[in-house]
Amino acid sequence: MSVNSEEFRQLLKEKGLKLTTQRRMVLDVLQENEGRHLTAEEIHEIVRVRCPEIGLATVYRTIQLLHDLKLIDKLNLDDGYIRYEIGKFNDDHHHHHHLICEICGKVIEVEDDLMESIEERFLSKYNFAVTDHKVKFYGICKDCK
Amino acid sequence: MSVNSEEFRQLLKEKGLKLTTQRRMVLDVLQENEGRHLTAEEIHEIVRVRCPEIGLATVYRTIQLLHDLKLIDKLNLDDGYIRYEIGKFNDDHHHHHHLICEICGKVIEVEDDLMESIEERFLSKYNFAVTDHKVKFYGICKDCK
DNA sequence: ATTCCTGCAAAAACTTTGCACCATG
DNA sequence: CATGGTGCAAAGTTTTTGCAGGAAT
Repeated sequence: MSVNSEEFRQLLKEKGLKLTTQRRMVLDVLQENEGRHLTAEEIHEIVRVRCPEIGLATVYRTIQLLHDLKLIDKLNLDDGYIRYEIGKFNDDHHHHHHLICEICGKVIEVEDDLMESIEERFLSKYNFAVTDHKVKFYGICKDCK
Repeated sequence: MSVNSEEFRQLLKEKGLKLTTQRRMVLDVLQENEGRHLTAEEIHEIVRVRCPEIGLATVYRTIQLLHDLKLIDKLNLDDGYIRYEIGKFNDDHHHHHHLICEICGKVIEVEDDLMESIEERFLSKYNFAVTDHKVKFYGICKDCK
C-alpha cells in the first residue's frame, strides 16, 4: 500500500524532479501516520526528530509536491490549519469520509462507497461528471452521548 | 425567507448584543447575494458602496457573529479564502451541496436530501448522530465537456 | 448612562518566495 | 557538472486584537 523509494523516484522522474532525503522523510512521516490529520508544522516537528536540519519551507514545498502527485489529500477542519493525510491510492475513487464530533472534536475515518449512487444521479440530473468528493459529517460521537 | 430587522434584533438581544447599521448591512449583502460565495474582502467592498466608513475588521467580526447565530455557512474552496453564504434557515437540516467544476471553477448549488440514508447508516453502524454535513463534489460540468 | 460596537492600525498566524549554497542524477 | 533542492530569513496574505472614541438601548 505504501510507496517505496523506487516508486517515488520514478514518480518524481516523470516530472524531472529528484528524490531527496527530505522528500523521502516527509512522505515516510505521512505514511507512518495514516489516519492522523497533520498540519505542516506537525509534520515538520516529526520529521525533525530524524532530520533536525530540515526547514519548515521545505516541508511546505514537499507537501505541495505530494499533493500534485496525488499521494496526499488536504483536509480542512476550519481550525486555521490545512491538514494532510496520506491518500488511498490503490483505487481511483475516494471512498473515504470524515465524521467530526462537535463535542470532543474527534475525527473518525469512514470507508464507504455510499456516495456512488448520488454521483450517478448528478450525472443524469445535471450532466456533471463527479471525479472526486470531500465529505465531512458533523455530529455527536458515541463517547460523547 | 430573509431575516428582517426585528427578527435580527431579537436574535441579537438573546445574546445581549445590539443591532447596528454595520451588522444589518453585512447581513443584507449576504442575503442579496444568495448563491454567491463571498470572501470577507468581497463583502467589505460591496457593503462599502452604501457604508463607505465600515472597516474590514467589522466585517470579520460580523461574519463570525452571523456564523455563531447560524445565519450563514462557511465554504472553503481551497483558494486561500474562507467564503460565506447565507444559510437556508427554514429547515433544520442542510440539504445543500456544491458541485465544483475542476476545469472552469464554477460552483453549482444542489438542493437534495440524498445524504439522509447515509446519515441513518452512520447512526446504526458507528453510533454517530449526524447533525450537519459539508459536501463538495469535484468533477467536470456540462459546459466544460 | 451603561454597555456594547466600530475604525484604525498594529499584531498574529500561516504560507510563500528569494537567494546563496548544496545534493542528486 | 548541470540542474534542481534546501535552509534561512524576509515578505506576503488573510484574519485577529487592542484601544480610544462613538452608537445603541
